Amino acid sequence: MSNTKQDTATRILDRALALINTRGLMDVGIREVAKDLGMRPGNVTYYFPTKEHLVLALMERLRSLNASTVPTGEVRSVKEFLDRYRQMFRNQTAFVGLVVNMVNVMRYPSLARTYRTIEIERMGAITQAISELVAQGQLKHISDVRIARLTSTISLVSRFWTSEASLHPEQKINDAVMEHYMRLLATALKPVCTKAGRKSLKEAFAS
Amino acid sequence: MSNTKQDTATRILDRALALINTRGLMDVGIREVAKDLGMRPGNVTYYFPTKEHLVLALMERLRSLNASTVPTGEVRSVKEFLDRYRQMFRNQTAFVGLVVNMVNVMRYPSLARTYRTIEIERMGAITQAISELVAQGQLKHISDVRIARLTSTISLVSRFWTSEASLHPEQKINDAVMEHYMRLLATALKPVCTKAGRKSLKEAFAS
DNA sequence: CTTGGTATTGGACATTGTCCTATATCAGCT
DNA sequence: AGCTGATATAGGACAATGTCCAATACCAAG
Repeated sequence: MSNTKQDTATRILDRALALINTRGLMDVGIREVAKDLGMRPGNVTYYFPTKEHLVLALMERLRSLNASTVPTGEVRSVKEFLDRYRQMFRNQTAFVGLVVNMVNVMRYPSLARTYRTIEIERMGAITQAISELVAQGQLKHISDVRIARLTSTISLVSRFWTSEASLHPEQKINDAVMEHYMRLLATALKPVCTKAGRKSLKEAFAS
Repeated sequence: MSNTKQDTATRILDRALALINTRGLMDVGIREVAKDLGMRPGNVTYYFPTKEHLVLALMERLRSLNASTVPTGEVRSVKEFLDRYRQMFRNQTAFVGLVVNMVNVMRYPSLARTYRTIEIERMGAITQAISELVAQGQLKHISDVRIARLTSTISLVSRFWTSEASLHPEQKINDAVMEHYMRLLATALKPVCTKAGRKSLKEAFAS
């Protein structure tokens, strides 16, 4: 074989993600991933010494996917803001097996450590975006307390919508479900929108 | 010993809940619970054949706690509505080890089956409460779609606030944190409140 | 004081994550 | 070509876990 280390590691991650997305993080073992790839469990641990390393690598993939697909820089309109979240939502569906289980993923010490800072930045980014939208005349001037609450709501919805959806197993996660939770974000924003903001918000849902 | 079956089963549940609340569902094993009670693991499985049975019993406890502490019947004001949720929030903190991990709890087939119906009732109860508040002149008349979205937001926040809080490990879950998430519920309600509704909402937070 | 059900022990089993040593494979050098 | 060192894979071990089962202890009723 001409498999380089990179190749095999990638194949392991691909297969592991696919299995985790269908069967769930807790029900997918190293042995199952290995078997599916026609290799021995010991070989998987050669590339990823522990399951924690594997999950960490997958989360890094999600982070990198977000970095490459979600625009950064100043947010100029409510539509832009929501479009960024729509892209993040899409990315989350590709890693749904991990994202639904965020609470357990974060129990891995290395992930908790790594994402402690990311977490703070995440909240900070939302708060900043809201400030920018206020400056742009898209949102009304509101108190810091209300900004904090809006931030918290957006954070909670955007992080746990897949978990909530997973509790209604009769409906698979698809674009319609995703749009439903996008609407919840919009609903949270709407009361603090200016007239211009409301117009932009409407455009975010013009199919 | 004069331990009856009921006694020992209760002691097992008490200990298991305490351990799960501090160390998390996935990190607490039958052996640990048994050891803490000075008995053998096999004896725990005598009362609860599988971990699933144990978790099922604990969830039944939570359900029963809610049944005995959260008023039922028609909701007459926004304050009443929020007070019910405040009580549910309190109850959730007593079972936080399970509630933060709802996604995994529901992976147990028997729990998924049992709570499928409870889940539907839960959503239905929120929707009905909103209708009642509209009838009471506490909330504005809003479309079914908006009712559905409000229901979804309330459901999501009230189910996953502990999970969100657990991702900020620097702050332990306490009354202040609980009130923060209560405020998120209130913020979701406020835009659809009538004048009377807003007054009642304010009373819900008068310490 | 026997008896029958309840409670508890002690140990087995399969499965899991992890680890370690031996072997295979292959690229680069002479 | 043949050696060599690093990389890759196999094979099997280990401890811990959930689960199960047979043997024993206990205890209340007859």
